[in-house]
Amino acid sequence: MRLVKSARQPFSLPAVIRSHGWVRLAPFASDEEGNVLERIERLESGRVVKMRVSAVERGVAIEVDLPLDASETEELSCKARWMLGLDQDLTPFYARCRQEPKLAHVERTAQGRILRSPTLFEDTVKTILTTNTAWSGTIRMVEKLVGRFGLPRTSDSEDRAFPLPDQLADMDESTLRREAGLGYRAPYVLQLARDVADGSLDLESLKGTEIPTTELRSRLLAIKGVGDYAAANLLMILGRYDSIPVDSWALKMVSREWFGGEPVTRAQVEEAFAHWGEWRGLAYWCWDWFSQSSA
DNA sequence: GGTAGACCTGGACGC
DNA sequence: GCGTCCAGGTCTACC
Repeated sequence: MRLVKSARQPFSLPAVIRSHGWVRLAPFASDEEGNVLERIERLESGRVVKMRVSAVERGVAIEVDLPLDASETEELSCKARWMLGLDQDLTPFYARCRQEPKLAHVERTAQGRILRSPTLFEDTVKTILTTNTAWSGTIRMVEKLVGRFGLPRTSDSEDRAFPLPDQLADMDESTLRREAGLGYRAPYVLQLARDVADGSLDLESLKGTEIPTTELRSRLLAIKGVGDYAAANLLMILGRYDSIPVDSWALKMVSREWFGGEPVTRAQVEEAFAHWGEWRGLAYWCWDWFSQSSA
């Protein structure tokens, strides 16, 4: 089965796929060139499908390995629109980028969209698993989490979807520590899964909310395991770009760019992009750290 | 509000 | 092969 979806222009599927490392986290996958996105997805009907997204003129084509009924088709379309940000309008950001040599490439290459998981639950779990570990550790933890607890596509398939909150909520902490290698993060993921599963935390409602960013940030920070960096990362995913996910890499890049390699603080990273206002997180995200031209 | 130490794992390094 | 050290954010206790 094949669906075709249009995207607000400018749009580049490879730019979304390469927007950050999410594509390397199961159940996402891509081809070597980063031009095609694959994902194992569990639908509300209970069926698990393999989707393959490729670029077509002014949008994307989504191929699914099974025929879908009308509601499944609608569900998959909605998920694809969210994951790829097909409706996102970055016109004001692009207008500002034209004035900044270090961001001159952004509009031409249609950068700015960030690959997202279909649910904020999945993105929150993955964000927690990026903290206090090397990227290779994040990949390993997510692989184990999906490989051990995800729903298989078929009974004899190794392809698995991301575990649902209620699946993880039924686990015990020591199983998550041991079998998924989550270490001290296991109680955070478990509590998150249980709160989402029992309805006390409605993460999905945050996707379209119009509450102020400061309030949204407070709600994210109330999740155990989510600190300043993780909250800023999730705000970016939610399309709120007025904070910067400051990690060790950000400190290093800003130090090199403006402080001659001297150690910098989190506040100095924020300050370096303060004039970008509501776009500061995206300006940081898309910044060309490696060209010689001065900002 | 700021700071120190603990948390857990894998990789790098020295022996 | 083994032991030690370090990097990576967040939480908690304490000042």
